Amino acid sequence: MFQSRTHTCNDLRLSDAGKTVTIVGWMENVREVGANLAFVVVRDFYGTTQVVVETEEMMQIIKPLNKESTISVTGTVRERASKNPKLPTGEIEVVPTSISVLGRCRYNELPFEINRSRDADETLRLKYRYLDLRNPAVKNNIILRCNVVSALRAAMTAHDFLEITTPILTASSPEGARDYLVPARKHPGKFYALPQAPQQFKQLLMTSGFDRYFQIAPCFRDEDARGDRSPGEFYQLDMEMAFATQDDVFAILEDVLPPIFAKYGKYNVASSAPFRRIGFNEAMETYGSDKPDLRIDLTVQDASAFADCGFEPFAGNTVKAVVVSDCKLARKAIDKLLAEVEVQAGNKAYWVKVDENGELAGGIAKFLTGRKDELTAALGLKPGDFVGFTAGKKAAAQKTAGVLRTKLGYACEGHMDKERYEFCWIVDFPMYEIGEESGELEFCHNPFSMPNGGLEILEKAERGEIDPLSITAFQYDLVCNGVELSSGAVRNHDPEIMIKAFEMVRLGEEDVKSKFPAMYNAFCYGAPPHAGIAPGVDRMVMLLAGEESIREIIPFPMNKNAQDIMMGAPSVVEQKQLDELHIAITATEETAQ
RNA sequence: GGCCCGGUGGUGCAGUCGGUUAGCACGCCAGCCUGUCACGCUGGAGGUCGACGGUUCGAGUCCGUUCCGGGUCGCCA
Repeated sequence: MFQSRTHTCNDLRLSDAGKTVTIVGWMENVREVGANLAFVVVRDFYGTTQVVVETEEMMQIIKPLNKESTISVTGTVRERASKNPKLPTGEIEVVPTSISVLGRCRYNELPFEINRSRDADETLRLKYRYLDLRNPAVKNNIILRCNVVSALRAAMTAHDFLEITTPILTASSPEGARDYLVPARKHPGKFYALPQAPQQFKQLLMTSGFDRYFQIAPCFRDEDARGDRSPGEFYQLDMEMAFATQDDVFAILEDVLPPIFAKYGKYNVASSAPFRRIGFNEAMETYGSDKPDLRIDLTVQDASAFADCGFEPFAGNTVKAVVVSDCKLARKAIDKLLAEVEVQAGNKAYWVKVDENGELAGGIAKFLTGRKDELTAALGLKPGDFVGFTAGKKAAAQKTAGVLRTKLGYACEGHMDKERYEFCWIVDFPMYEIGEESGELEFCHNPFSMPNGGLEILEKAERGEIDPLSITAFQYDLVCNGVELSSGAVRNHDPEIMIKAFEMVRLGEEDVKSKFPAMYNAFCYGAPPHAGIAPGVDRMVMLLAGEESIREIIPFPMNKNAQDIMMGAPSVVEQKQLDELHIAITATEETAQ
């Protein structure tokens, strides 16, 4: 057995001088400065402490060791002859009387240097994640995650929410993302599915009489990754409240989140309650997005009046404009920005500038100069303004303008205060939409959401008195700095309304019953009105850490292709295992194309 | 699946118009150095330039194919 430490590597100060101590940790660095003088930096979870080697005996122990070996050092704390004010322990050093090797690092060259692991190739980092995590800069994001999760638990518990775990092995759900399936050994040919979210379970808990539920819930979706979307699995702060309205849900998160963002965020300014509420249509109209970044003061304006200006891409289309005052962007930067917009939105953007004399210049100026006064009045243009245009069908023009707005906000000075967290609620989502493929009415989001207006509004639509597309749902998104943190809804707890809602999309009672049997049956035994939401924990931590990639805040992330390079998952399994499960492989990665 | 970017000693990068022995920083090894802390100095080892094919007297560089990685769109009720 090794001797337990008396202090961590972040404990010792000048006041400890003279004490006999034992510290343990990784040998981070050795600086040899003489025949019998070397400085050894020992690092543990808490910090680093310098050990000074002054004798031949100690030198002989240190000399053959590779960096990153773990050692135990017992010795005396001494005031340093030359102090280092940059380190918390910089005033002292430990003079060893004994050094023992706890775990030898067998390699003198590592896959990457620990303190520069963030620069290394990501595949390499993930393969050696345990080394990557030794880097304090990497490790600190995981610590942040722990603190945030802990704070969320404490806050939810303080609001009388009970943390209840729900099954990981459950039934495949017919809607939504692709499921991860798990073969059922005792039931050949049948499968469990990993939950995409505990959605139905939490609603069932409400019908059981649990008043306030939450869970830091693992969710599994077999969809392709993004920078802000981990493949496979992620965590949500899943919550649900019985006898609750949209306002009740908003009030909880408006109380829970701002203090946590203010305390743990990279920026310590967070909007306070109540958060701004923006209708879905208004968001699309004003920001060209249902997840607007409110740190940017730019808005999207309609310029469809200029569709007939003679510029071919405008003809017959909706035209949107984003005006930037005092735009200092050079021609080259404008071209680059517009090219990025095209890549991201899949749609071109155009521009003009207003010169110091108020004349239009550059870009598509020649098509608009004839109607300069009209344009100036319509968009409120001033000398020095930059105007970005997008055109297309209404939704495409809006969406492209939204991308343009965000890029301009980031690129142009003075239109964005990055150092803060701006929350908003997006409310009044449409209940239905016309499906792009089917051309028929479909659910826009969640079929479990309560339509605003209840049974009555659905019946009106059925009788043709109103356009079903005008029906909104009590469905809401929580958005922070342009990131969709969460979706939630007041649920449809009334079997009658549920059936009617399904009938609108050519489904009926039998479909509801077969697709969601437990929930439908439960609602037939007296269900409370209930509402909930599920903010993504990973995205929240990402915002707080100021990271661009979600993998930076997950302890052991998979790569873009949903592989765990370190553990070798997914992997082939033994034939015996397959036989037990009655599974035959019909294609492999090599044969399936 | 589409599009964009990338792949060069252990790590991160440079490599001009196709032309000598592929360069730099860090790391590694050896030697020197008694107060370093991004230690310093001297020397050294380490590369089939992702793979295959082509053009050429000559390819890291040009062309084609392919593999791998990242981003993005599709997808994510």
